[in-house]
Amino acid sequence: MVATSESVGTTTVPTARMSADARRAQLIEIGWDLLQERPIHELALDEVAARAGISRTLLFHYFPTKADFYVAVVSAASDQLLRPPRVPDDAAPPERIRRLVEGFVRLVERNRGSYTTLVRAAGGGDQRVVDLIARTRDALVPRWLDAAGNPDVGPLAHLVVRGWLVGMEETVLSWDPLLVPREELIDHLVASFIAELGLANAAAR
Amino acid sequence: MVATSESVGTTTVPTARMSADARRAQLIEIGWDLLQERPIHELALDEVAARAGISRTLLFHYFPTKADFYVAVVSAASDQLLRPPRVPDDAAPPERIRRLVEGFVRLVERNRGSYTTLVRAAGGGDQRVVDLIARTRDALVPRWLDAAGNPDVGPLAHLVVRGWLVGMEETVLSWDPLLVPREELIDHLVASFIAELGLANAAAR
DNA sequence: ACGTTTGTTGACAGATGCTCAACAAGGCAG
DNA sequence: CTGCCTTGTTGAGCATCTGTCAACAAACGT
Repeated sequence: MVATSESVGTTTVPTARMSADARRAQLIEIGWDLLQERPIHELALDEVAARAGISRTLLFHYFPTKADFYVAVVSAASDQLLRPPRVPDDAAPPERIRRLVEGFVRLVERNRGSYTTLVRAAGGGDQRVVDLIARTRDALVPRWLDAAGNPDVGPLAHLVVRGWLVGMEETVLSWDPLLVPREELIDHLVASFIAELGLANAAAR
Repeated sequence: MVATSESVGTTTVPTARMSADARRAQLIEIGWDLLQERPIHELALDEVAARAGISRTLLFHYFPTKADFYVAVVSAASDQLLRPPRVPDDAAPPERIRRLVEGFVRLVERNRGSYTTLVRAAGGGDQRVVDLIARTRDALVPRWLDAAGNPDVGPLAHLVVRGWLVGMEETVLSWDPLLVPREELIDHLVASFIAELGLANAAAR
């Protein structure tokens, strides 16, 4: 059976010869779409191949192993989603923190599904994915410290900010706008971060 | 080949007829041991059966599906590990909070491996496991609020405490005792919780 | 001693990750 | 235009693992 143009699932795919880069990109996008519906261990590569209109063999040609494919997909999504927030201008520290908080809340509001998919991936999947998320979080810490007008401040502050970021993530992800007004949430997060950092610095004497 | 007494791996297993309960308990314990070495999708039920000295079929007799087995294992571990901390006595709120924090730090110190296994399970695995961990966390919130002398206080406080708990978990798990003294960590966590709760209550007017 | 319950197993079916050797489409030299 | 050569692409097959089925055998009651 000669491969013809076929519309499978969401994506309409002319099954013709494609450049390697285009194929990779297409497969990664399909993978990302499917990963938002179900976790990786419930996703058969058969289905990815079918949606792309290619054979499973070709998928293995681009990604030697299922784990490799998984890492590539999560990595691409992470690049796009956790793109470092541009620390805005040179306003006063409280305002800069507020901007960061607002940025994150907006991010979650717009991509709640994608974001939860990503953090879910952080837990269960490949070790490389765990490391990826861990590195991303580590990279975030100095950015927030900087926005607070606090260049490096010792190990406790690092530790504490890291924990606070994870806590904020959890808070925003389980936030129900019907129960807590958006503004109230943001106000609290800003005040919380400043208080937390104040405590950490006081403890460091 | 008649099943005889055989010592496989860690557990010495007389492969004889066992009571259903004993078998279940044995299999769950073996599963937990193995889960601490590698994530669920890298664990073949063959190996569990082999360690128990039984056939894979028998395992399926007790747990209809691999996911069921997984849930049973994680659930048992969770019961044992996340056993609700006994809120000690009727000391003043700050002291009670301190006790809770110390309890958690001690828990992580003694079972770091097990605990990370558990939270890793919270992310990647079965939906039932995710729900289990979520419920456990939810159940923790009122306990901490209570210890702080704050009976219910509205949605924001709940949300904030939930996020704070997750943040604390992250903080303690990535804590390096060589960089931050134990006492300093605990002092900060106690002060942080109190400050956080104060902010949330102030916001609720 | 016989039968019923139930712990236990080997053999098989279906799905899925992964390999291998070969085909075919496009570009480039002669 | 012809023929080669790179490379995107595939079908068939292998190994592993989950889950099923029918039957065996050890305890226990009658």
